Amino acid sequence: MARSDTRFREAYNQILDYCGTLPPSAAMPSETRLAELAGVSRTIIRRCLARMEEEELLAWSGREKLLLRAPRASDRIDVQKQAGGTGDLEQRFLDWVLRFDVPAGTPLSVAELSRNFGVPQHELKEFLAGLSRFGLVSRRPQGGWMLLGFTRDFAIELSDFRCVLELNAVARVAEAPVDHPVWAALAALREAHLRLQREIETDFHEFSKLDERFHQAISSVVKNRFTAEFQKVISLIFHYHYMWDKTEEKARNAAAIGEHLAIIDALEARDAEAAQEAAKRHLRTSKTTLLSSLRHHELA
Amino acid sequence: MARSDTRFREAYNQILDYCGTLPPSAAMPSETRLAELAGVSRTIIRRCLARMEEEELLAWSGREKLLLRAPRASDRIDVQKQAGGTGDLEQRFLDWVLRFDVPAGTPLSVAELSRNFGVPQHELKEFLAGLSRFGLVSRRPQGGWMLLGFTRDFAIELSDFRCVLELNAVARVAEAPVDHPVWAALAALREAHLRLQREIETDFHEFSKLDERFHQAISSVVKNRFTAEFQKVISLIFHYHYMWDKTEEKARNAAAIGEHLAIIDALEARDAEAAQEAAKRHLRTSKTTLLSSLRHHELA
DNA sequence: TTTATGTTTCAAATAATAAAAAACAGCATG
DNA sequence: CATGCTGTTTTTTATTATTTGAAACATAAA
Repeated sequence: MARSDTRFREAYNQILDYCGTLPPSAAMPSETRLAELAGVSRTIIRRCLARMEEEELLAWSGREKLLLRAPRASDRIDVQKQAGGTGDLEQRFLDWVLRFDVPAGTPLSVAELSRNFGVPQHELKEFLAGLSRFGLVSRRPQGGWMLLGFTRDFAIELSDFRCVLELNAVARVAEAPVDHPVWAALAALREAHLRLQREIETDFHEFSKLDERFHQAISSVVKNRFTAEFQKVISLIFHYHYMWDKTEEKARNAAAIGEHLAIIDALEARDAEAAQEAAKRHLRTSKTTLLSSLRHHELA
Repeated sequence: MARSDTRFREAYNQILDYCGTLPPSAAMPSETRLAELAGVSRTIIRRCLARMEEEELLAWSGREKLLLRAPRASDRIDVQKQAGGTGDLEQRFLDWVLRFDVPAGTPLSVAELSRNFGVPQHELKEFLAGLSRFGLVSRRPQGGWMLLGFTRDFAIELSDFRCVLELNAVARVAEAPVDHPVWAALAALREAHLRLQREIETDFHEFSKLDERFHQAISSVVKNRFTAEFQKVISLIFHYHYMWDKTEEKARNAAAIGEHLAIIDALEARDAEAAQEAAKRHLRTSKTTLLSSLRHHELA
């Protein structure tokens, strides 16, 4: 069979709700009007009206549409929207890859993923096609897909690319006008960093979240559709790896806090040169951390 | 009906070719072995063998597979691979968009594109899903797709992003070792530029190709899967716009040749600083050209 | 002349299906 | 008895067919 009639069901209930607001035995507006109200095509509206006539809610003849009685709750048709949700598929997919440390070269079965994520197959295919643009997956010659990341090369290229994007972002921040919201964000981040620095002995694992917030704030200054997509993926990957590599986590995080503060200092002093240097230092550290976390995983 | 049996047909011919190399009435290798040879699953091999038996090419019983006679050309089955080719869909699609100046906001019908490009619908869907990652198209709320580029914002963001990537590439070139192939390429490009500079009065429209070659050479130094994808799209777009904006084309191209030569000079002198400056100047010019070409198109 | 409805056409979403791949199990042969 | 091969079954993927929904067109009422 064919596509689901969810659209019809939702529209029907919506129309019923609208009828509830009308006085009894009122004339209903035109099909075009109703279609606009429900944000749906006239075809659907006509199906709704037909059903209302069947249910004896409506006397319909030509352009005479008289409401016979107020709709009851029992008149509604239930629309079971399938769980899982197709919205944050990207998040969930990367989460799965990173959390279970799915190795590079793993064949990805669309059918299996479709079951696990509760998403129709064709959506998964489109999704994978999108990821292949980022070089995360690729089509196999004998059909199907295969996971490419996380090799060492991948991590290096990802870090380098991130570096290019972020150094640019830092440069943009340095030349942002005083009333730009980024300055407020940076001031707040400075406080948060200082607070965490004081409590580093106990709360050091809080850093991962702070790191994400920090880089997010810097990147948000660059309004660019091309970078935006990448930032999502990049931040997710670094976020996870920060959380997992437990070797000397406390010392690492303490050092990173210092590096962040150095960047903020330089930016607030509008010293673009110093900010670049500080950012470079921090990104170099990040890259090393990412690579070493990969090594540990490989040994495990 | 279902998928094409191209895979079977190609494998069959391949097996026939292989049989040609065997002595007459030889025993054929195991199914697994043949499957490896043809790069195909055992299921296909068994279909091939079954057909060969039907054609009285083979006496097949259990694991006894005796070749009865050498295969002739007439035994092959022809495999008509549909024209059009799904390979350079990206090239053809962008070509279409740019050549016919398809305006931003145009609804894209998968069915129609599928017919025009001679590519199955589902492939087009995957393709569009990939492009949406670059912000070139997006899904419409009521279903279907819509073209986003070419607005002014798009051109600005594209130029800025290109600038970030290329400045990085220039920096990488400046620190490349002396035996890196890029130096030979640059030397050749210098000659080509000088030659065109001499013949600028007549051959100025040759510049577009040269420009593409130049940026390609610079970018190729950065080995990064993330940038590689973008470069393809970016270069195509700039390439076309260069070709179309006919206003003062000769003067513009002459100036660009000078800018290119300045970049090559600075690079060959290993002066990273000067190279950055020269590149910045050139990219600024490019951006202006792209924007003005858009304005002209809008007026037209 | 405008606006609404009746009718038709076309495209997009999704189920169904044939083809291919992979997994499984039993058997023969050294 | 263990290895490798074939017969069979199960999954999975690529592709078509079908159905719902959107939109274009035509016609009639106000």
